[in-house]
Amino acid sequence: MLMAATVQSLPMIEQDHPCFGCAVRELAICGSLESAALREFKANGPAADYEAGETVVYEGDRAANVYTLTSGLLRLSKLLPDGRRQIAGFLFPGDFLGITMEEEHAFTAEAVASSSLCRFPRRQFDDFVADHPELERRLYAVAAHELAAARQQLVLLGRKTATERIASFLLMLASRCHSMGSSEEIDFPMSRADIGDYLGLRIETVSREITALKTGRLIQLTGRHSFRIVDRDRLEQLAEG
Amino acid sequence: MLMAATVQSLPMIEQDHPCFGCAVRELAICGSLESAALREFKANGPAADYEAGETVVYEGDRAANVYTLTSGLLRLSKLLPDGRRQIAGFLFPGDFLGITMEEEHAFTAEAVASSSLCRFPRRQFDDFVADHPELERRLYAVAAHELAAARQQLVLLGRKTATERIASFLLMLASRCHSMGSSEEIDFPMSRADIGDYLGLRIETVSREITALKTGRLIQLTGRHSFRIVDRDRLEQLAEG
DNA sequence: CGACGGATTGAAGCACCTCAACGGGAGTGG
DNA sequence: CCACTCCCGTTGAGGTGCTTCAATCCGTCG
Repeated sequence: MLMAATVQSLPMIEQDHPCFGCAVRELAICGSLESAALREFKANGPAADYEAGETVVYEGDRAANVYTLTSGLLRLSKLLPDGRRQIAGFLFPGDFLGITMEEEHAFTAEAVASSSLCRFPRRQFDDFVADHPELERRLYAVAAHELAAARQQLVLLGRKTATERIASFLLMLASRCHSMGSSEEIDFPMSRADIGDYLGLRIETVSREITALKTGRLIQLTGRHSFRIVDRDRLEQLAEG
Repeated sequence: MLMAATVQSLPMIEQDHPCFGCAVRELAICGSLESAALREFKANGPAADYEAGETVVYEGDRAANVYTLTSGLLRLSKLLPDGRRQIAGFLFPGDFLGITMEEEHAFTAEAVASSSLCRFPRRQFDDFVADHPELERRLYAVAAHELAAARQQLVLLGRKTATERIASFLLMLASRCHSMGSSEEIDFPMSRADIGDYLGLRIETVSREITALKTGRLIQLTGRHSFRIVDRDRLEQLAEG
């Protein structure tokens, strides 16, 4: 019954629809479009694939395209002149890349793992959005959500300790990569360097803090890029300071 | 001629219009509405005044209203359980308060200096926006801009040194409080504590760094809450690392 | 005048960084 | 199959930039 309700809330599409079978349709902005409009939309957005490490857009590039991530993981980052790097966020499947009214991308987007995207020419995308208020609405909701997330990250970077940052990060992973479930195994493809650049820490500190959480039996490491939450309560307590 | 062009780009309003003489109309989202729509809009948004230190909205409050700041200065902040505070941003005249699709405000908004706002019931505001695509567009632009600013602040908090943070902050003040002009005096009403909580530093560090910039002849302190940029080039160099 | 709050200055401590060595899994080549 | 290398992650020891604690200064207000 619950599942039926979920499905019911989505516009139905046909088996021959180009978006039929898309795993992230309901998550992505596409989810706000009904079948015919979605078909027209998708006609402008062919797939584009990137291997881990490849760059999707460079900071400073003209923002000629916008994207929807269908699978994989991207990082949004910025480099200071001397090489210091800050990752402003990760994009998960269903996330939208290209929230801006500026001419240029403000951040570099790179594939952390091999990723697939739907790529839309910005011009056509804008025109299409102008004709579809429901899409405009959805875009605003996405922007508002991203803004809240970025501001939450400001609290982490400005005021939390290394331990609190790592705990917050692991909980974020748990909520984004998974459908809850307390003791499930959580995979994350990003390196310790990526984690450090996201949390404003050095890789050595990331490593030490993760080890400490493992030693304290808050988490269990099931691999270098996967873990299990053992004591969610204590982890949440830690994360909030 | 230049002025005429600027005025021309704005929808004209009449002398008896409730928004006639509003100093921030062109800056605020209101700037996207033509006279009649703006009149209808303003009918739902009476003025509300707050003294320095008063709270406009509390984190966790139901988001029953949205606001446009017409004068003064607000801070958006969040408190950790043990009292640590992070300021996510400042709102200047013309800025919009209430970018969210959530039911509750994620941040507390307080007046740094005595401030005036136009207050709109959220429900009516949403309805009005739904009827005015140009306003929806403008809201999206505002959200995208705020998102870019927040992400830029992530770089500052995650990777910049205390000196670089202060330099960046002073330049931000210069660009937001003023119409450029190199050696103008810049006033800022926020306390050292506010600055520290915005930059992820303690007030002692803020004080020391400001003193250092003064000693190094990069800036000149003209009062406890005002300064002048002496060497903008070096200040910008510092700010970028 | 004294008291108060915000800002500055000084001295000592510590959380995280830096530098350096080591470990372990994946790929390669014999 | 083992030997080798490379890359990434872990661990250790020492350094440092910012914090913490504390005293002083200064403008405002009663």
